[in-house]
Amino acid sequence: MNDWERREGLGWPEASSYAEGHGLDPLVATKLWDNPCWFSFRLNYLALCFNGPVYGFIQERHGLQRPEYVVLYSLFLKDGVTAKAVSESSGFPKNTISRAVQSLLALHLIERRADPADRRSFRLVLTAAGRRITDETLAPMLDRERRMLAPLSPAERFMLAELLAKLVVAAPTWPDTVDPDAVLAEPRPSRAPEEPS
Amino acid sequence: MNDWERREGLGWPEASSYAEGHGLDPLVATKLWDNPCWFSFRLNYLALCFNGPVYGFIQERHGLQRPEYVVLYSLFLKDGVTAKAVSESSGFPKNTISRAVQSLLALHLIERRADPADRRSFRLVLTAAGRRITDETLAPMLDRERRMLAPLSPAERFMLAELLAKLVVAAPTWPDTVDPDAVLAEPRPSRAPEEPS
DNA sequence: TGCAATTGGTTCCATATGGAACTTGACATC
DNA sequence: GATGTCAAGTTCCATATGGAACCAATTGCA
Repeated sequence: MNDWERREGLGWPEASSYAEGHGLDPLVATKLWDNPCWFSFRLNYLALCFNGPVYGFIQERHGLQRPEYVVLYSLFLKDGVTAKAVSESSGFPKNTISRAVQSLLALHLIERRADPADRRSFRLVLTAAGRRITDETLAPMLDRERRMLAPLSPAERFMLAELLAKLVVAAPTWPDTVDPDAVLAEPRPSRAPEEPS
Repeated sequence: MNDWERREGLGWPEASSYAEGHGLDPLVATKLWDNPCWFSFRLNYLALCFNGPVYGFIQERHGLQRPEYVVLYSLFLKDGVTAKAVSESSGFPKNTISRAVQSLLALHLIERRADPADRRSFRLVLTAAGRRITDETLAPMLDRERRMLAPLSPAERFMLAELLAKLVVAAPTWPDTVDPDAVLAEPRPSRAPEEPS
């Protein structure tokens, strides 16, 4: 437990010494327990543990790029959606999604229909071949998640799901740029913000 | 609440209809509440909300690439660490880290000392200039995290930190590849796994 | 009705990225 | 003390990526 974590109201009894004897890389341990930005590290690290294996698998099994599969999976969840929506919901820039859409069209994994309401945009839909791929990859992906979440009890998993969802819901209210003039600790330790009902 | 979430033991009372009236993109809402892979989506989405603004800021303020800053920040947390360690703890491939190290050396933001124990590897250390940059960027980064975590109560933040840490600690036990033959639902709904004491 | 501002999607292009091969040093085994 | 295997870092190169400019359709507004 160091300065930063005290300041953030966190802290870990075992400190970094935990690393040894648990197969945990020492620098990972530091980034985990001795890191003022604990949240973003844990987030990125875990995301990576999912993305690497999963997209690697999809790549070698189906020859699809990550943005391509992102489009496919988005349609799997919600057919008839536009490229713009996929871009915004996935964080990939729109030209990358556009390119992915082109590939998928060429591979006949998706089709697109003109949107009668707006002649600029297209509603994207899965073909049978496209759906076959999402169907086939779903089980391995779910399995990966299940393995990753295995150390948590069902109640803990539920709690985690809730907490993360609460953050995603709040995301639209976040500024899309960082405050360059932020200061380290607020002048007075402000009271904990109330939960907005 | 759909098939998948029921199967996973999750589910959300409000369903996707929540999207409207909360400024939440409908496809985001679907990926949030109607997505068998709820975990990886939430993870990636939130990670993005941090990385985009933060690394964008660092890029334009200090002209540093993301891998470069990752090295810098790693040294900020733990001086004298090797390139290999940075690579493994950050998930960037080692050649990318190698390149980042070269840039940083050229910019005199880090130095490296021969490791007496192993003449192949180098211990990387921050220079004063390097430390100045990490010091200057820390506040905006922390501020970003604070804003992102603002919707949670202190107790919830603590809970979230604990849950994510538990997962990171378990990461070394995960297979580094996905199971291509995984099946969708286990034959019988297996009992919830006990918490390993 | 006409003009400016915006938006969905594409194209262009410079470059950041990561796989694979390579170099040099460590280490095990005989 | 030679020899084969492995590990840290670097180099090479093909390509995936994203910013910026662009096109066409839409919307807002006077």
